[in-house]
Amino acid sequence: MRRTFHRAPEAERRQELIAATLDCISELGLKGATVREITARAGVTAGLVRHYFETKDQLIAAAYRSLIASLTEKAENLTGDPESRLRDFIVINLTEPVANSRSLSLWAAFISQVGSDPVLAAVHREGYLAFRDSLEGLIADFRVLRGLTADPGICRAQAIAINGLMDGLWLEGCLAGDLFADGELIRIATGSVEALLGLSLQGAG
Amino acid sequence: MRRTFHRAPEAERRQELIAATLDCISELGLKGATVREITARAGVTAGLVRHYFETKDQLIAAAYRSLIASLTEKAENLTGDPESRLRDFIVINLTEPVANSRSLSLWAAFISQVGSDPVLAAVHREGYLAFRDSLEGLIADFRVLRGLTADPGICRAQAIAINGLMDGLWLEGCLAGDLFADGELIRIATGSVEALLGLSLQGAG
DNA sequence: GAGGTAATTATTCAAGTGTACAATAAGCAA
DNA sequence: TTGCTTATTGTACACTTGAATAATTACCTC
Repeated sequence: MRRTFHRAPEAERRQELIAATLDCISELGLKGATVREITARAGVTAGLVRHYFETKDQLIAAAYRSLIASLTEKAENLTGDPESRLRDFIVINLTEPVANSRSLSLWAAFISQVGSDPVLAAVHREGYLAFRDSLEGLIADFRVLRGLTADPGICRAQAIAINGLMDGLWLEGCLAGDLFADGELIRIATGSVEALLGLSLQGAG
Repeated sequence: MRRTFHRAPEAERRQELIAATLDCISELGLKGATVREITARAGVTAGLVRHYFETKDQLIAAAYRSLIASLTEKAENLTGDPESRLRDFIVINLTEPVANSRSLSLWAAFISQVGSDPVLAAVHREGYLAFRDSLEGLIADFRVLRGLTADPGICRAQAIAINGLMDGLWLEGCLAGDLFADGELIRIATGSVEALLGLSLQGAG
């Protein structure tokens, strides 16, 4: 007797498959994300993948797009004045759900393939540049607020430095969050961004 | 007729297998590092892996140890006064062979497994803490040289921030080195480290 | 040179891989 | 209810995987 099943709406089932894929990758790595393991976690059988994705690689690429969106959407939709946006930017990127070991595992798994997989490389660069551009705009706005020039060369250099700092602290936090006291990373990040900008962030720490 | 072969010294053949493993991982990812592909690149047949390593996983772990050593040994054997050591630290970590897309692919492939593989996790944390401790010592030395206190709390916070900054800039350089002009990352890093330390690095660009 | 040791090859095996495809049943429309 | 569409299942296939093992040959010692 064949097992009973539920017919799900297309968008919903696609999303379930993508979520199961990310679960597999974070727990078992890319090589553990087999069609059988993915579909088992999604509660369906292996054949169904081909109904929603032309190939397994396309499912993987869709999962990467989904991950990038979840890691960047909060930081790209900030509201308020430039100063509070900058403070929120720091906090969001160094606290859950952006900063945890699962995010790092996923991010690293895909990054390791970006150099050799053109499809993933395209997905990556698109998301990366958008992220850095939004940070550069944020810095320019903040400088203007404090009466400084928004000189493109300066903004670019500061965006590169602060982007690097935030990436690195995010890494440290994900890899060994237990080595830091509560709020320590955010305090260090805030002080460092102030030092790099040469400006103080009122209301911080 | 059986193919001719060369009997290599144990250390040499082990090293060849490890090198071939890293090549596979950097070009094809962890899932592309199969026993057959690795041994083909090393110029031997698949069965030989079992003669040098009890299991494939042990070969992978050995490759990870080798990678960490190649990424950190130069920065941990600096000589000279604290200031030139700090400048060398910046340059070494942002130029070849530490900073290139191959290093990043390899590093990311292993990092993605650190969360789920206890053996790799141990290898990782050992290397990471040694690296950060040496940076913290370097910062303390430099502060003393400039007549400042070597207060542990301050040194720790500055080490975390500078470690994060360097990690992040290394990442950016590896991922998209073509987006930066010659020496741009080093200039940004030097200026940022000065800002974070509140001290200037004489003789720096 | 001769003989022994063990590094290396070649072959085999069971388990797991992505994909193709026919069979089936869930849900909708009438 | 009846019939239709198609989402989903179950099975099969060709191929790859890591590992085990027997057969061979390179190299060292004497």
